[in-house]
Amino acid sequence: MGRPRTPLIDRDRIATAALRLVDERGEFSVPEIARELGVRAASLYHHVEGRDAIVELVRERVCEAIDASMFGTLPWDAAVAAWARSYRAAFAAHPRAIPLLMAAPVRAPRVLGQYEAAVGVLLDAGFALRDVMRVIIALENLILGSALDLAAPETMWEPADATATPLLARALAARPEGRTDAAFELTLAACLDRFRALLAETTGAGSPDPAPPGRQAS
Amino acid sequence: MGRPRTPLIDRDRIATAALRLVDERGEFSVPEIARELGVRAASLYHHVEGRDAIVELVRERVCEAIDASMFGTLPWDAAVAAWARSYRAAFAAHPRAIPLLMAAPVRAPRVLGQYEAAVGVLLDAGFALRDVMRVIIALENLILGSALDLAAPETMWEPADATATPLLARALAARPEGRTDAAFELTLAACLDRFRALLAETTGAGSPDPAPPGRQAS
DNA sequence: ACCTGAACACCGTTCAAGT
DNA sequence: ACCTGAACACCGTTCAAGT
Repeated sequence: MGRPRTPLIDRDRIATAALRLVDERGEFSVPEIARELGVRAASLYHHVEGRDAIVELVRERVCEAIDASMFGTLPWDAAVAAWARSYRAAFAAHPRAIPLLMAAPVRAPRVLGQYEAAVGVLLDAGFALRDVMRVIIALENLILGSALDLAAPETMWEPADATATPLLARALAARPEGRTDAAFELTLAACLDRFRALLAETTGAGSPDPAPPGRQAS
Repeated sequence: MGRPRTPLIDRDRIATAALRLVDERGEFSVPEIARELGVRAASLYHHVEGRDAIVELVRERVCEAIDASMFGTLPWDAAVAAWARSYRAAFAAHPRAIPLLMAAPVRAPRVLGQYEAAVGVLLDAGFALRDVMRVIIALENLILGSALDLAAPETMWEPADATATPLLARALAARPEGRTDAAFELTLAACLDRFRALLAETTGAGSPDPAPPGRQAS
């Protein structure tokens, strides 16, 4: 066949096909994507560096929906809360992507940029450098766990014999339908309280480090 | 070769080999396990039902270290806290197994049995059936997230170009070495406070459901 | 009952050959 | 530059053949 006059595929179409496969089946393979695009598997390697790069394209697609514009405009705690809600909504829209994305380290530049902004806001607010990742990771745990809980609970437990675990079976059956926002908000509020206390300790009680807080500290 | 006088392999040895591979490489394949055991891949299918069953063997191995004996002896909150600590320690010992196990639904009977005991304790304490899984899932998020954080942080972010995200790079570098126990304990305490408040609402304010709390409620 | 080799339908990836 | 077919080293799984 040789080179077509206009390229048959591009990174955008690859990302779209991969995300659709993940949404529908929970996973993707390179040949499956190729099939969806009417092309051979080998063709994809002219546009992406390999399977892992496609995972990062999926991550970028899912995370595109996260609004990070509040960093720098809202106070740190309101910004972090708004970011967490938007983050959660983005993942809740693609619950089957969560295990896929959690198993691979974040490399997508645009997503790393969001974490960069979050780190900046927390440093500016006065958090100690050593506490920043802990705060972010705590939020991430809440967000991803809650997104999984919200949209794909049945993927977490699968008793082959429900009679062996009757209480678990009843508890699973009794879970409210989709309304877990209240629980998320409660936990988020608890986390923010904890973060505020951590910040008060850092900025209030003098630290052994004489450098002032903020992102200019060396 | 035909049947050996005494079986060359068994489920126990398969589980051991699989867990060692996961600990060392982060994943396993059926042929790799077979190679470790000096046997052909096809032989494994005489002992396990397939790859997914091996994942469940790994889950059982990791979770064997979880102490669930406090259910039924300690008050619910102390029991849940002790369970969470033991659970976290078990996963922290095999951090690379966490993504593998989170991607597959829990089917291992012994592990399901632990959840069954936890559900029973919470119901006996007076929690509403509809709240029980939320409590357990919240704990699980805390436990697994914290275990990942404790033992495998470098697998979560991997900036190709650290200069593009200088603040993130500094925050990652500034994380304390292994001492995340204090953060875990703080979050666990916050969760327990929230659970106690939930319980007070349930048992204090009369519910529309006339049935008494506890596991006998239909 | 349990191990084996051969086979099947799949992977991810590379590469020379075509335009 | 971009698609292709062929090839490579791998998967997970099945199964008849052996003891």
